Amino acid sequence: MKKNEEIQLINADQKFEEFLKLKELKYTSERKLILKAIFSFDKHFNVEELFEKLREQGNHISRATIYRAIPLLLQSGLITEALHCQDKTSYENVFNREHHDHLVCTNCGKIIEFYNEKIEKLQEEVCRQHNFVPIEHRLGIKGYCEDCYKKLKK
Amino acid sequence: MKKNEEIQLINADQKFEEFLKLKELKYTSERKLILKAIFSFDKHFNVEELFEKLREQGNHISRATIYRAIPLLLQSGLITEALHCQDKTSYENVFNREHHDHLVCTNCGKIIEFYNEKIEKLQEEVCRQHNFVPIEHRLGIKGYCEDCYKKLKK
DNA sequence: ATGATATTGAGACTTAATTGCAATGAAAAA
DNA sequence: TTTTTCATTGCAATTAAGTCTCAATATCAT
Ligand SMILES: [Mn+2]
Ligand SMILES: [Mn+2]
Ligand SMILES: [Zn+2]
Ligand SMILES: [Zn+2]
Repeated sequence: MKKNEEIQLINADQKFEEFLKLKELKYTSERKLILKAIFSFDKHFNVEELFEKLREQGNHISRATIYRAIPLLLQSGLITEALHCQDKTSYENVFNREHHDHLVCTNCGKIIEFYNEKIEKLQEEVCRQHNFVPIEHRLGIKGYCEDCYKKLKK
Repeated sequence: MKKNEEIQLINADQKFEEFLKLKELKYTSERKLILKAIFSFDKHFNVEELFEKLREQGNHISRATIYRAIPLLLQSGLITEALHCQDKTSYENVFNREHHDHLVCTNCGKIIEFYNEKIEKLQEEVCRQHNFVPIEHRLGIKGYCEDCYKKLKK
């Protein structure tokens, strides 16, 4: 694990601990290990991958425990649910990462991240107009990336 | 069924038939009835609701047949997959309906549709900036509807 | 250390969705 | 019209993600 990743993990660990304390829940060794495993992924993961990763790291933590930890990690804001790929729900480590939305190339699968302040503000406005209290949102634009579009035009 | 709904159904029927012919598939009575049932929903539906609706209309069509019809209806552009609410996948009749995005209440499941021209334009701008050619997009905002927020505040 | 209670693992369970198969039906060919 | 072909259907078995039960265990405030 790289140095800065390690620091990130320590910070995330703290955040999770605080969250759990607030909820009067316990920060067990299993939950610690799950968080650590999440940080060893680049970004995206699903429950099965997490289970496997934990086993690789020598920790046998049951699927039930992982499934029970997910809602807590979501609530604490450490991870978010990512786009449903096929059947399995996948998640994204978003600790200390800025919010962003996605352009997804339907041809090559390339993902371009973007952030547009104006779009974000307008979403808030829409919510106000409908007396709706937003928790989170997801904007995904499917299409062709530059390279693929050039190729397909031929 | 109202007059204009009926006309819509006839047009959708034609579109589906053309699609199936192109794919060298058969437009069976079951598929006709499924399409008709979809038009008797306001907009959104899931497979279970569709199954029930068909039964109400006196037609016993197996779940397997419905599940097998869904990909065809998606490919033909008559329906789109909506946001996963809870566990079941839900769909939306989009034939001859204007594009719109969604506010989804995570508490009661209520769906509010909205359309914001500025957001749409800004998305186009984002795509241009990245030399990305958009095909379709989906914007979903999860949160609490007015009623649920009031209830939960107590 | 003690005690209240949150948590865990294992496997049973639930349920959305898929699939195999024999019977049926649509539609093109004769 | 009749024949022929093969897509389609219903049913039930199957798969697999996710949830739940419960006895044993771990955490943490006191
Ligand atoms: Mn955004
Ligand atoms: Mn839109
Ligand atoms: Zn591409
Ligand atoms: Zn609500």
